[in-house]
Amino acid sequence: MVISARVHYACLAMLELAIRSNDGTPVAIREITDRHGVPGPFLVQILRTLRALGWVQSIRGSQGGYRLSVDPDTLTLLDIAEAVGSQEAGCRTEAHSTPFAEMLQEHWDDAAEASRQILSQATLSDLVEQARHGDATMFYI
Amino acid sequence: MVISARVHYACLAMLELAIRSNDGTPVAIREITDRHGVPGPFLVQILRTLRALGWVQSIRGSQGGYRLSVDPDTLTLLDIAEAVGSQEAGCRTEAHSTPFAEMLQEHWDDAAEASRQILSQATLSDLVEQARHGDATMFYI
DNA sequence: TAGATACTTGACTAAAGAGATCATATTTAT
DNA sequence: ATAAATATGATCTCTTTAGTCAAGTATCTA
Repeated sequence: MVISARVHYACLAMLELAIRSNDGTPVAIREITDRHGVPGPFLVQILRTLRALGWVQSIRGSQGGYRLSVDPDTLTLLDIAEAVGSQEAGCRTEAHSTPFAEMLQEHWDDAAEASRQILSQATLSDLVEQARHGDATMFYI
Repeated sequence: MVISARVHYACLAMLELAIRSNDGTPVAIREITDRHGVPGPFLVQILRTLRALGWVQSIRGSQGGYRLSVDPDTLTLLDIAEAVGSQEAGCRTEAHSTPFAEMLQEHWDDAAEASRQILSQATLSDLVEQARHGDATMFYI
């Protein structure tokens, strides 16, 4: 599980939308880029992906912006990372498939799974809650 | 923890050397590339790194090759991965350091740590043992 | 209805890293 | 001597990632 800037930005955007999903007004891209320093055009790309997934909704025109269109309880960091991240191509290699290689592969898979397990435990709601309480530590020991 | 071909090859080589550390004759690069399909010149590069770490010893000249020069009980997959892998640069990003960002970063770190934890439990000896018994499953549940 | 605001789309570029190769030099057993 | 190996440093190509740009479309507000 490699966390690229893309994934990081996507999560920031989703968090920003989640924490402001109560007030009815949509959040403009500009607000997100201003607050988090994410390059604007890049964020546009990412939001496009998120919209295709049905996780955000866009409102065009003046006073437009984006709105969360998914239950923040049901979405985890893992979901976001896997959706906008790279295709997990599995390192391109020329090697044969020997017993050694397969044995190693199992360990690589186990390690990756452990990461996924951690990320699958943090929902958007959890993070919003965590942020609201300004409590950055003491979380999922 | 991203497992590149480089890391995979390094582990294959170390395993090969470990499993043959009993017979006194060194193992030639050629033998490893033949058995595992690892590109020769690339493996040379990797073995250079491993030698610099003091984990393997090289014997030049005819009948030369490589020999393990470390206790296979003390070396884990994590050690190898961190030694020959990329510099864990942490995704290059333009973003500010906001509370959100820091919160996320903790989760990324937790996920990475979980991977490392898994890989730190498999020593070279364990893998050699596993390979000798042809037992690819049932390992560190 | 004009203008400002904001999203839409698709193509594009630059830089970094990964994977792999090569030529040449050096060492050593036989 | 010669064949068999490793040593070294440079280089190369391809893919991915990060980020950009321009032209277009929709919508609110005055």
